[in-house]
Amino acid sequence: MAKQLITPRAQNFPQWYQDVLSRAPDLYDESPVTGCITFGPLGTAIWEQIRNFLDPRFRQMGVENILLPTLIPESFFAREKEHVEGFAPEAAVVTHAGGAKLPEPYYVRPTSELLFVDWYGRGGRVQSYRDLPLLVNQWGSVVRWEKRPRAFLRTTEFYWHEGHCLFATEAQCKKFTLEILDLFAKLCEEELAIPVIRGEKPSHEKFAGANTTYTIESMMQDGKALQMGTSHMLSQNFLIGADGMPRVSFLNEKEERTVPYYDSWAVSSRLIGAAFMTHGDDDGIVLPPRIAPVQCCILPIFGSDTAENEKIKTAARSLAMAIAHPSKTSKHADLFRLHGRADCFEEVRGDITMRIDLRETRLGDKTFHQIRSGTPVRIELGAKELVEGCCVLKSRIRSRDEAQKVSLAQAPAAVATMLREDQEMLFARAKEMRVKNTVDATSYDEVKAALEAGKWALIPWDGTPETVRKLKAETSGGTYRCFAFDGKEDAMGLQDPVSGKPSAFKKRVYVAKAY
RNA sequence: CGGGGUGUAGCUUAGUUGGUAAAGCGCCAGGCUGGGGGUCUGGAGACCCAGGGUUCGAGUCCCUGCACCCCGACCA
Repeated sequence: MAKQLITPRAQNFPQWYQDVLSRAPDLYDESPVTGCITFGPLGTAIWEQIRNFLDPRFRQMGVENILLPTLIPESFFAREKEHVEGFAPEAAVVTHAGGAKLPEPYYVRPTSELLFVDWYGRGGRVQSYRDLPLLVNQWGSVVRWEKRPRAFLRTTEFYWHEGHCLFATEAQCKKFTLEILDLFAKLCEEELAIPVIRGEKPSHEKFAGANTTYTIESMMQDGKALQMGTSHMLSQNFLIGADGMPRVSFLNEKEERTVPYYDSWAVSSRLIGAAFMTHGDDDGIVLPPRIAPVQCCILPIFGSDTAENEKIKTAARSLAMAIAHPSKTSKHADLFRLHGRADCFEEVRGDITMRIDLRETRLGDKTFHQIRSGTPVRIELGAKELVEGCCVLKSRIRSRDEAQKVSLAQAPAAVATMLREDQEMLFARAKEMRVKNTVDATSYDEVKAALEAGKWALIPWDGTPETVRKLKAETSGGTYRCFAFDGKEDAMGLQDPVSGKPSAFKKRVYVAKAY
């Protein structure tokens, strides 16, 4: 039967990626705009999960949200040479509005440093050291006219947040910049179950305009590296104009006029694609339990006896409520019905978000629907279970032989346990993948072999741009990812295997092909 | 932006030497069913990516666009 098949990962990874995304119900659609996708209900819900994790934590760190315009006057770019070189080629520009040509074009924001700096300077917001730190963030989207879009991973318009903060001292700025990177790493590792390397970008890979870029990097299932998020030390860049005059300054405790230190940091909707590339299998996407918008779906099994079916429905509903609200302390939300074609789905949001698939189709249909959706746990509940007062639990990531039959009373605890264990299993599996596929290479042949085989290599580097170009050219796209924070400082005196010259750094650098 | 490829129903595709379209899945109605995409019957659904050309006649041949995919260069 010409079922909608998925190309196996081993056969063609990019095609597999396309396939699993398009087979996931309600995840996304192509859009009428080049390089842009529409986030469907599922894709949007995943992004909201990410946002729901980060936003309250930003707040706890003292960061407040603001909203700046989508458009930036062209002249703002003109005065930041390095910045404009970085972004002008990929900027979308608005030249007409209100039925006439604009006197000055506007850029659709590719990032908002220039608007944040403008805002800092307004209303006497920053006059004294007492006004600092100034911690703000914006949730929104940006547009970058990238040459090669991939759904979620790199789209022309993408969703993100951008935090932009000012500090009185460089030390405070650096501390905060790193704290944010830790939060990003926590999001990736604990919520998305994606292990990351925390580190510092080599200078040629850093954000144009940053003094230092800190990064978290992870390995996808094909061995390619993906930059998961960045936190930049901008220092005093952007804050001092081309004329040497500060755009923002304050009086410190010693009554000296001082320019603050600036950082910016972001993660984007790319993380959604990263989760698919990290955890997906040949059956479809796999959502880590803690980020899954629906963690468990009950699949009632109906027969031809209408009265019996009603009993099963009733049991499914009370089971969903019991699992969603395992304790009295959880907020007692009620079941609600989804609209349209999803009319046969009911959902309840509590400690665990539950869904019930009440469609009168076969179990196989319902099962595949949830497999393709990446839902972590399924519960089968039919006439047999009703008699025994039990249900059957199945995990998205375990073989079907590992189905667990549990009593209805034990189900809430069993589901919670399964979700927790699966979350850990996904993380462990991804971490093992990275560890297995990272090599300490001492010869150039080893480096080339590693990159050819889709692995990462950890090597001493002479720090020259020639070597960067050489590696890239001779390994079909090897790039310098980062110096890991926890990397051993054993590189001094060692030889760069690519150039044969001595290492310029204490630490070795990760090289890998990358998205 | 370079190199390669593909555009036919919601999806996957067939369409011979040019004669205005076919199937599977999905969808709708119903029957038998029901524990990992079951089955039977009946139905709805496509101006064959767009615009030019050649021709009595173009899904099919030619040109030009556009979109998407793959491989590069650029990037969260």
